[in-house]
Amino acid sequence: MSDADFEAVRKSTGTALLPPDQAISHSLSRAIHEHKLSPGIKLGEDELAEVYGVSRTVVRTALRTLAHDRLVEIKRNRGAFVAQPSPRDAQEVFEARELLEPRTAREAARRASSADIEKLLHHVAHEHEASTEGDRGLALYLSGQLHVEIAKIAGQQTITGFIETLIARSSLVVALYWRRESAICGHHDHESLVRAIEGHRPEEAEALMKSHLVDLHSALDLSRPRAGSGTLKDLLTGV
Amino acid sequence: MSDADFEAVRKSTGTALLPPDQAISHSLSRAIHEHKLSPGIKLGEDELAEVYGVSRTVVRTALRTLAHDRLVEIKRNRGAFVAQPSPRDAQEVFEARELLEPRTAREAARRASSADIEKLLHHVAHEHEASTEGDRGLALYLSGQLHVEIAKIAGQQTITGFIETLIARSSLVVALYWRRESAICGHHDHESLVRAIEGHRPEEAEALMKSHLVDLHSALDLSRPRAGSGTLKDLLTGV
DNA sequence: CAGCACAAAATTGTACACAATCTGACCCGG
DNA sequence: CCGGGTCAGATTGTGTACAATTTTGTGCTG
Repeated sequence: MSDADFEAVRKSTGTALLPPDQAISHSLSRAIHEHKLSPGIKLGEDELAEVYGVSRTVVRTALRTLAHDRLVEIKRNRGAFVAQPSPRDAQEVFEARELLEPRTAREAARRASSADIEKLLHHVAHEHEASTEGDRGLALYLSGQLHVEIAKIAGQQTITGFIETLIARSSLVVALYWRRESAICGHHDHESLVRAIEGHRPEEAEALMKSHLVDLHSALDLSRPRAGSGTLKDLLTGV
Repeated sequence: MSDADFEAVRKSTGTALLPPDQAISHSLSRAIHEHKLSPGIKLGEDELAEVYGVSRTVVRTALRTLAHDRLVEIKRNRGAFVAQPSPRDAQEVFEARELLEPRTAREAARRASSADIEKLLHHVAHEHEASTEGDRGLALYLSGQLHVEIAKIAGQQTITGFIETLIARSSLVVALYWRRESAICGHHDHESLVRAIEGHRPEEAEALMKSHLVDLHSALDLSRPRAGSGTLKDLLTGV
């Protein structure tokens, strides 16, 4: 009966089948992952409402969702801003990843099905492709998502959820504290890691993940707190 | 000028000085901790709006917050319900706790200041008092909060956040899968744990935390999935 | 010209109203 | 007697209007 109308609604909504507020939070989240939105940028409600063609109500719930994941910071009566993790936050995020992810990689290597492996290989290929084509944003996004995929394979949904938020925050950390411009994220690391999972070698996967994270961590420069707390500094330091 | 009105509003809101939606989510969260709200109960928006004396708008944001912490489940166009973790969820929650908390306890034992220890001792005393007075709800709440306090002392805010959500979910797990009615949570365990922290014995604190969690975990009966998915079963099983 | 006070604009917070959707009961035909 | 369909009631989803707060701009005063 109402299937036709339903279809029409789905098309008009745009992204289809998922609630509008989730569509928006995903869109913003991805934009942050891709470094299209820099830390500190203000996310005005009216502005976003117009962009996405919905009312402020929906935008607000999306912003609250992102705030809960620490991707944006909501200051009462002042608005929502893309979060600026402090050096300490950055440190903690990577410490937490170093605690959770190696174990996850090990478990993934134990449990990975052929379908899982297929997906990982495809993912790495896609990532490599994006990188060589110069789509830095997409490459960054996929680089993070690989870690999420591995966590999913390990089968612990709860911990996977934690890792997802850590990876999201990591993209902010990278935006603020990354030292060298080139060599975004060792493709070689990812490749050998996936290969260890493919070969069902848990110990190796765990070790590779650990060293991979330590490498990333050591590539950060946490000495200079580019994220003060106000907007002044950002403008003065030139972003 | 409007200070008088402001004060009136603050008093009517009850908890004062924190945003109304947070006050509500905290209130609901605590009610869940204290097992005053059982898993599966429907949290109607109009109902809550009237109870707290605010509009549905505010209630909705509070419910979204709780949903993000997996304390309530929001079913689209159907409403918000206190979550019913599946046996698998329960398993995962405790596995995650066994991974995170022992390490946290060790770090807490290393870093605890005298003020921290003071607070822990006071906390344990309060917990014991509530327990002997028969205030099961308060005892449950404090029992969980002790774990949070220990995590805070360890100084890793990010991981503390994870633990907070895990503890909240644990209270739901306990409500659904707890086997024996008596012996809520070994006070002896908590006491010796705090003493190990007080004496700055990291290894012992870690071991005690680990065994404490294993004990709790083993006191669950995950065989019978009391949490189907619908409201039917609940009514039939009587709750 | 600097500093402060006040006022206007812009933005967020909350309440309310309407639209969309789900639930349950009732009715009717098989 | 049972199953399907339709309609009414209730509940959630979204848009909009208004209130509160912050910010910015202006003008006065020392």
